[in-house]
Amino acid sequence: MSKPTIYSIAQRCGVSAATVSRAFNRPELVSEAVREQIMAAARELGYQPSSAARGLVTGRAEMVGLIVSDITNPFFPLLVRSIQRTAERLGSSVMLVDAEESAAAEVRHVAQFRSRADGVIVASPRSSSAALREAARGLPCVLLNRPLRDLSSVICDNTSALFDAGEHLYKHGHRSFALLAGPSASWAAARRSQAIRRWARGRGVELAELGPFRATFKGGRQAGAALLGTDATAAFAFDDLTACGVLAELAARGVAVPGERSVVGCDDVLLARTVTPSLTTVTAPMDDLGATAVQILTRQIEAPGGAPEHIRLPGVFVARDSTGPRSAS
Amino acid sequence: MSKPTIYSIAQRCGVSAATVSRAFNRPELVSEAVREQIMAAARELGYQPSSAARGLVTGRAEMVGLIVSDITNPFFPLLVRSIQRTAERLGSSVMLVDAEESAAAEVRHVAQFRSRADGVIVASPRSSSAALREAARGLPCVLLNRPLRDLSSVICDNTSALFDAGEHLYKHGHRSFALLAGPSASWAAARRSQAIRRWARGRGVELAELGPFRATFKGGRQAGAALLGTDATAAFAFDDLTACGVLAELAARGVAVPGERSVVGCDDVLLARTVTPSLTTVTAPMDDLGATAVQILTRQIEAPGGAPEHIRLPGVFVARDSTGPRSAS
DNA sequence: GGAAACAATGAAAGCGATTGCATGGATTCT
DNA sequence: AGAATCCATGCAATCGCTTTCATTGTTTCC
Repeated sequence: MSKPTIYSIAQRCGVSAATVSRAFNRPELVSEAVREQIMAAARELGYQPSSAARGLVTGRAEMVGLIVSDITNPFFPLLVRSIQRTAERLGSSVMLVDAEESAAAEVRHVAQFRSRADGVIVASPRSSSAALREAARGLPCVLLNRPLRDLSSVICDNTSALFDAGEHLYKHGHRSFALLAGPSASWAAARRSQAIRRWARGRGVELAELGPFRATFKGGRQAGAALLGTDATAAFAFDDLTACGVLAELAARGVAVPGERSVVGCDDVLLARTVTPSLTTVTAPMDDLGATAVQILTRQIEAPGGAPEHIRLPGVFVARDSTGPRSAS
Repeated sequence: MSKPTIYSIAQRCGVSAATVSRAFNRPELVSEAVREQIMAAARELGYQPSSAARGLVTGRAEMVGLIVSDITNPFFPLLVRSIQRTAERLGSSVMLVDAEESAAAEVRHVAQFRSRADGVIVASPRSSSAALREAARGLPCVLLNRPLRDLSSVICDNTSALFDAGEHLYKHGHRSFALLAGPSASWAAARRSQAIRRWARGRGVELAELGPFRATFKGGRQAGAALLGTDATAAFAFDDLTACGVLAELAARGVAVPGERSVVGCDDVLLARTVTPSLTTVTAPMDDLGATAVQILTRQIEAPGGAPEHIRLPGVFVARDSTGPRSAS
């Protein structure tokens, strides 16, 4: 007894394959009696429609590709979950690939998705804009955390939240700051640095720029060491992971946080809450980011050639224990 | 100009579609001149073979399903990466789904994979053995961290590493221990508890059993609070995330680690290294776990009906800063 | 009561690839 | 030189499903 097909079911029920197909896809076109008979037979045989066959004729794979720049970055898990949940609700599955920070892998995978998925979401792309544009030509595509004129995008904008962070520190008496910049290939890093620079200039406070550092725990420790070379009493880390590295480095050197230095992270990943002291940071609206990306992509798939959409979701500042009054130095 | 197919290419090159197909799959059967002409045309047209069409005739989807119990658990990222890497090397893609700790979702997804993937890996399943067995009937399937006689499995065995952990604590003078048990639906949790119990009995030391606690940071904080209700000087947490919760709770209450209490985690996820003090824990061989699972699955796909394989990979104990000499109390 | 409308179903054409079999030309062997 | 091989290629069937169009039997309406 090989794999059940619509034919096995048709035969068993004494109807044609077309009727079986309709029973599943347009049940209102099939008489109730027959429909139920078919359903029963299907259940009994453990029938599952072959997605390959269906995909071949409908031209839809019911699948969205998801490329993340680095699955080990704690930024992604929640995003993945949200994307997956939304996709499932909209009737699609998600194929995940980890580009492991390689721009080449990114564009290669986009190309591969062309024949396996209906569209693709690229989260925190590392590739050049030109490469992305080219790779996605003719394939519904949504970029996450990277705006690009001719491709849809949804980005998390932390500008105003970082202003809030600055003000929070300023109120605590800090006047000398450090900016621990993130990787130069990351749009988010550039954007955040810019926001902080702007705030510092507007506020008229001192800002030491350090980095760029890798967006890893190690990178954070280096950043922490660099921070100690300045007289900044408060530091903006690129993200929470980096911030944790900073915290670890400071702890290792016996520097009290927030007693001697204040540190703020960004993204509010799990880490931010588990570390001690818990991180003052900027919460990214993960659920919204993922859900929005999928919705846009779905729209794009259903009506190809539409104008690209650009969504901007703000992060929100949240004060925790890694920031506090400036020490009397 | 619609999507390129082997026919567009065939026409363009003045050959038959069969030749084009062969040029890709059995290049040695096609004369060099023709082959190169075909490849050039394919590149020019941006041809990507339709995986649906191919899958339909070959019966292979070149795809493995991966179900994780909770993508937000830091245990998974590295595992996912390793699985994906190995799968890609073996010519398959990975379809990830997050069961969000729901047993029902797990079996539902296994069923769905039957028609979309060649096989499925279920990581840390929460479903009952019977449900899993039934859902996977006739579908190549490998279980991760859950043994089951008639399904292949690869598990991480921490028994001996936990013994080492016990000895390490014992040597530091600890005589009274606490076991902070993990979720009861988790096989790993049961297994670890058992190992620790056995060690404690063998050593003749006192062991307070607390829990079960959820495998989350919150669950860990509760565990930490519970721990303070005992006079144990050293605690085994179910995993690193729980251990971090414990650390946080102790820190919040001003209890020094390892000064007053020692804590050991399990799995050695990113968290373990970023937290302060860094966690003494048991390193799971993530890469091996993932790679082995994929290899077994591949074997199973290629030769269905083979005997299930069972692989056991040991974790290794690693001492860091969350454990130390027993305080003079 | 016959035409028109409708509801339920079947027959058959594809979707885009793979692959067994057939074919014809070039090479090799005796 | 003729038979036997071999190589490169084409033909056509097939995978399992969806969907258009045709067909049949039933209602509905004037």
